[in-house]
Amino acid sequence: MKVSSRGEYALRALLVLGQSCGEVLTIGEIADMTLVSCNYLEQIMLQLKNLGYVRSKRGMNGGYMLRTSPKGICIGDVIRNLEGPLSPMSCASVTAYEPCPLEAACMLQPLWILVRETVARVLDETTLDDLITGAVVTRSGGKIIESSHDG
Amino acid sequence: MKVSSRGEYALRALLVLGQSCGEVLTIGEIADMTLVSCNYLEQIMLQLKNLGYVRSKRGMNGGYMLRTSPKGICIGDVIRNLEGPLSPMSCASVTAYEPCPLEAACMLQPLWILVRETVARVLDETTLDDLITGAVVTRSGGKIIESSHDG
DNA sequence: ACCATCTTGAGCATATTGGTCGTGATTCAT
DNA sequence: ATGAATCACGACCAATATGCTCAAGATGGT
Repeated sequence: MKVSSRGEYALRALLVLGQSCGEVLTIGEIADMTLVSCNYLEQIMLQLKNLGYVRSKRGMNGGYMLRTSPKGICIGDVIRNLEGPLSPMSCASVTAYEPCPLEAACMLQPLWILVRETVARVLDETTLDDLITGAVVTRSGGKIIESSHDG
Repeated sequence: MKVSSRGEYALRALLVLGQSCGEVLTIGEIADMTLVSCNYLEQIMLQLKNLGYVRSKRGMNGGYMLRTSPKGICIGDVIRNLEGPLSPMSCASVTAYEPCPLEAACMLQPLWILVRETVARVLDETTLDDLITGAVVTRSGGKIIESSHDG
């Protein structure tokens, strides 16, 4: 149930851009702030550009800036675009559905659908702006603690 | 955010054992019912045995059986044992916490904690018996449909 | 012209995934 | 006792994904 480093790095980059409200940041500056290698970050920024999240400006005084307001950037979409479907199993995916060979006899599909629904609900209700303003509220209040159980 | 085939296969095996209430099933029978290759399934069954979910009996008329009742098998635990922490990022993991280099400045941790909390809630509240009896209830009623958004 | 900067594609080491296969070790039926 | 059935265990392997590095090109400002 992991998010890859690429997805994490992309979100970090979007966050620093979102916090710099419209300012242009170079790869080097973003790399410093996100603690991601410049070379690797280049790839990620390119992808974010192609996905329409950022604009770039070449040449002197160039760099990257957010294309839209942080309120308009849905975290669920960012993760889908960078990491693929949210569904833990393709038999429960909206965007990449594939039938499972067990078909009707499969007792797991409802579980995977439920997981996908709940994850999607959380991530789709969160915008970049929510992350910046700290509007993400956990049940534990941000502590890493098993409420009764956990992982 | 994937579950690997190994985890899916393990759950399938537990399901067929759970449905055979105490009967001993050979690897071959389980393989047939789960559509998993016999050789690969061996590895998985061995792991399930070492984890305490199943018992095995060698020799003629041997095979596998569930060690405990399906009601006592928590899906969250099964997945943790087979796939590692539920948390999408180690900075939010209860069972395998590792600090992120951004530390306090990281605006993503609350999100990852929230995701982990919600996934853990779903998986820890579900038992093998729930899967067998069809007690898993999705908001969409089992349809793969974007409620407003999804993945 | 020149330099800062993004752009692009190649390449690469490592880990993970998803297996196969062969050889034992047990146990039961006969 | 013997042999067949069955699990146990470890070696091995191919394909893919991950997480990068690097070099060379394109572009724009001064």
